[in-house]
Amino acid sequence: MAESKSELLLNLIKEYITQTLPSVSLDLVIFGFHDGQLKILLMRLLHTEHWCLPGGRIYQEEDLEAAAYRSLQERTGLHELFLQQFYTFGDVARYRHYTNREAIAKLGLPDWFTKDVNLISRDVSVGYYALVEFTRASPTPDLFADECRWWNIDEVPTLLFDHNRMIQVALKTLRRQLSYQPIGYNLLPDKFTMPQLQQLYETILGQSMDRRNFQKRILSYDILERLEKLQNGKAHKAPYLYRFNMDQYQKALEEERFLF
Amino acid sequence: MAESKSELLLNLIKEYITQTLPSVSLDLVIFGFHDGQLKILLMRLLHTEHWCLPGGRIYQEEDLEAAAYRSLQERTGLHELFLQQFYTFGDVARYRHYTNREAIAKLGLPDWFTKDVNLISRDVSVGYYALVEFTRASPTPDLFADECRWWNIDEVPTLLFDHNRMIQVALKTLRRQLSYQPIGYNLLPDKFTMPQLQQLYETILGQSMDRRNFQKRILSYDILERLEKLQNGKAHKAPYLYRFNMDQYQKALEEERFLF
DNA sequence: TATCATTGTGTCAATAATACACACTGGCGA
DNA sequence: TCGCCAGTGTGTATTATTGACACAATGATA
Repeated sequence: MAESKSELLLNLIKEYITQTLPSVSLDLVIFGFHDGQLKILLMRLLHTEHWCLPGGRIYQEEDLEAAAYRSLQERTGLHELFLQQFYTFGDVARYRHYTNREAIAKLGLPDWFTKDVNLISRDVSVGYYALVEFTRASPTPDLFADECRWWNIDEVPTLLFDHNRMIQVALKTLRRQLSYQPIGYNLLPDKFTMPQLQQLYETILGQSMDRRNFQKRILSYDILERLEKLQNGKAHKAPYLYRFNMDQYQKALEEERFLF
Repeated sequence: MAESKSELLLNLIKEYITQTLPSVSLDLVIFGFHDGQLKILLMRLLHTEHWCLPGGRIYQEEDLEAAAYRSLQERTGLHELFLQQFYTFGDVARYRHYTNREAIAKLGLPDWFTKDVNLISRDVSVGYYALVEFTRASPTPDLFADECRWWNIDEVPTLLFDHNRMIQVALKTLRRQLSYQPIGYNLLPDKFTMPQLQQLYETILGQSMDRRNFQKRILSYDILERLEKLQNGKAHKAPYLYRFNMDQYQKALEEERFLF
């Protein structure tokens, strides 16, 4: 019994060698927040007018998460950010259905490349989303892109591949995450006002909330420290500034007991 | 400017070709429920005493999710099951730290295999968990395993690779999922009693609940149909049987408004 | 026919979520 | 300089949700 199994095994191994497994890469949905708008970092593919999400490869000796952090830093110049894996996309059709092959052709690559090397061959992509303080990021295109810039989330054009769907899934995950974890650090400046924080929540969740109830709720979680009043020269009462108490914030992150 | 970028690009491509990307596979955490115990399907590696999670490969022309369903069916004989991707594991060290290389050596493979072919080389693994009706499943080992059977979740031994951690993450995800989606179909027989359903919830969540409140809550979601009373010959009042109303159940799954 | 294990069911208290209004500040323009 | 306006700060009453809790009914068994 064991012998015939071993033979089968060897055959399987041969098949395994000749027919390689799909390889894996990653894509980034980088969220920023500015002017009451949720924004996403997109890249314009070299020599084309086609936009897509920034991606990344994983080196042979590199942890998956490290590769995501590295790619994120390469695109934004920032590190120590909130980064979260949200889904792994592995439909064969995610290229066939979504790709614009003419766009790829326009990349100006030698013919043998697109045909043989299969830069765009089937692979599986791990999706990460990141929260980034808009004003601190410096969007930087990679070698496959001409341009890298922020887009308002409701103005995102049709993207290459399955990247529009990726954004949808990332946003859904972000919204759910918001219901059991605090979010805001990395999306806001160090010091911020309560209305700013509320606007962030409203923007992410896509609904407005009562000012008083929002404040009561957030303060009850004990993750904020109230600072001096902001002197902003605006024609109204000066709001208080707050900042996150990182000890409490971290604790809340780990406990996952933050209900919204 | 564009020229130098193209040169850089070509160099990158050469590097890309020579240094292949990590490949991807999948692992399954298959949950079953029996006798008030949550169980997991494990395999014993060929010619060893080492246990691990069932895994699977993804064919070049196969969707990731289809590969997971196929692998699940190969292990349990069942299809149309609840299957959910939960996390993708990509630490380089997940083999180095966790593997028992002697165990691999005992597989009885030719020397060149373990050295050159790198069956156990670094790869990224997509984790799926499944919910399976214990009594309907027929655990079946694959070619790499001698044995495949259920283990109580609190008796799972130290597994190969990072598979213990995978189980932890799967369980955590399952518990969270329970809080915004109904679960039970696929883990229970078609008809079941309220105490059975409650026991399932208590087992998964690891805490006991008040009988009356549990019933009130579950019934309020309108996903159950009450049937005739069970005639079981037990020395007590006969409980009602229930079954899931699949229309409502599906609706609840999609709405994700099931709060526990 | 008494006992025991198990089931079915309702009410009340506590807690959490929601709705809601008025007073204060500070710049600006009449 | 005075009223106005936009934007802020704060508390309470109402409603909905959650959690605690006890006793009667069933049906086999001794």
